[in-house]
Amino acid sequence: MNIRKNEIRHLQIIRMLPDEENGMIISYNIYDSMFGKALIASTIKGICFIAPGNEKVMLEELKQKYPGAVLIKENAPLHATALSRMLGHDDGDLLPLHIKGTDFQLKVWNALLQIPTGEKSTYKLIAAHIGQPKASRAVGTAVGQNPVCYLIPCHRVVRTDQSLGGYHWGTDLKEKMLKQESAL
DNA sequence: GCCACTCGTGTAT
DNA sequence: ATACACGAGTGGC
Repeated sequence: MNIRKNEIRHLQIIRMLPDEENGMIISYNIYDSMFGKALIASTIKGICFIAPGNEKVMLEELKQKYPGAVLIKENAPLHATALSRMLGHDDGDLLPLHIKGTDFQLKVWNALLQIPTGEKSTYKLIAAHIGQPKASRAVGTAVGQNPVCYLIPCHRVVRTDQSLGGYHWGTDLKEKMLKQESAL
């Protein structure tokens, strides 16, 4: 494996402005990842959504996340870049993530990008890191709203007592991801 | 294991 | 604008 510790530094979150979504074209398709099928979606500016699992279910989630956008099933160069990154090949390119979220959510998701591969953090530590030490519960909710599975490594956040905590796409998958990363 | 506390967010008022 | 219910949590008992 050639995943490097600093791979995550090559991800850049670009905030989608409130009115930007309406009429925006989102290209999406289904790909094979190391954890099975995954839906990868992008705008012209960056990756806006990645989720594993059943195509219909994930497409519904995509629609719900960006209700004002126009969805087109087609390949896009960014999809290949994202998939490559997921498989552990860091070409050094900056991969833009173009996503919608509140101030709080963006803070949390940016914090997740700083957790190195193979390491873990906790909801409480994330809360402290963004300057709201009592908001660990709210952090949990925000982490669960992560629109970009794996590349924004929400699977690396566990409870303070080191128990697994929840996972939007199933705790089994969370466990698999952590196990694989700890073995690198 | 149960419970109070916590706080951002969505939905309803 | 205001009220309320709900979570991928935490700490005390």
